[in-house]
Amino acid sequence: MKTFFCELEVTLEVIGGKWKGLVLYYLIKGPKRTGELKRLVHNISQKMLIQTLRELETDGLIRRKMYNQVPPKVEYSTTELGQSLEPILSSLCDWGGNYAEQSFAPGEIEILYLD
Amino acid sequence: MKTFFCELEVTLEVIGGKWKGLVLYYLIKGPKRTGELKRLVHNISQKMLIQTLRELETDGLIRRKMYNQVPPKVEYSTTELGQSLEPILSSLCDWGGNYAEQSFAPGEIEILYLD
DNA sequence: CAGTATCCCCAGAGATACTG
DNA sequence: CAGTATCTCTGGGGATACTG
Repeated sequence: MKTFFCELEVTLEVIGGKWKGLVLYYLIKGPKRTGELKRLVHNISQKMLIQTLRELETDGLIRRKMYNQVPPKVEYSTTELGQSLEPILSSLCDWGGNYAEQSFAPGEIEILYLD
Repeated sequence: MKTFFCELEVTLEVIGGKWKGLVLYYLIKGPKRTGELKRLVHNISQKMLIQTLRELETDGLIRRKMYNQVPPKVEYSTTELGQSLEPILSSLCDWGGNYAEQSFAPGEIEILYLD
C-alpha cells in the first residue's frame, strides 16, 4: 500500500518531476505528434520524452493514438483527467508571468514562445 | 540572461523540484519553526529542508525571522508573493484528492494527515 | 534547536547508436 | 518517424557527525 502524507504529495507523484508538467502543458492545448512535442518541450531528450509520455499514459492523463502507416504516425492527446489540469497549469503560467515581471529586471530574463 | 520557453518554466524554476511545493504548502497555512517543518514534511532530511528554505527565501517566497535567544528559535513564514500561491496549491491538493479516489482501489493507497 | 560540513551513492537524465 | 537499447555520468539528495 502506498502512503502519502497529504493530497499534494499525490499530485506531485503524478505530475511532478522535470518534464511532466511541460509535456502536459502543450498537450492540453491540443493533440500533438511525437516530433512536435520534441520541438516544443525545449531541451528534452528523445528518451525522456518517451519515458514521460509512457508514465502520463499509465497514470491515465494522456492517450496514445497510433496510425498504422509508413512512416509511423503517433498522436498524443489528453484524457478528461489530464485536461482537468488545464486551469491549474494555466494559473501556474500566470503566476510565472507575474513573477518574471516582478522579480527580474528587463534584460535579465527572456521568454521565447515556441508555439 | 536566463532564457525560458514559456511562463510555466519560470514557475517550475521557482517552486519545482522535490520539496519546495510541500514546504510552501505547510508554510502557507501559517508560520512554522524549523523543527515543525521537519516533522510535517515527511522524510525530508535536515540538509534538504534548510537548502529548500534558503532557496525559497532567496526567491522572495518566504521570510526568515530569527529570535536572539538560547536555544535558538527561528520562524519561517510566507511573503505576500509566497502566499499568492495558496489558491494554486489548494487546487493541486483537490486534484490529488480526486485522483486518489478515482484511480486507486481502497487499500491501495492511504493518506495520513500530519497537521 | 538551528544550522553547517562531509562523504557518498544512485536514480534521473544525457548521449549515441540502432531498428521497424 | 517513432521508439528501443546501452552506456555513461552528474548532481540531487541521503546519512552522519559536528558546532554555536
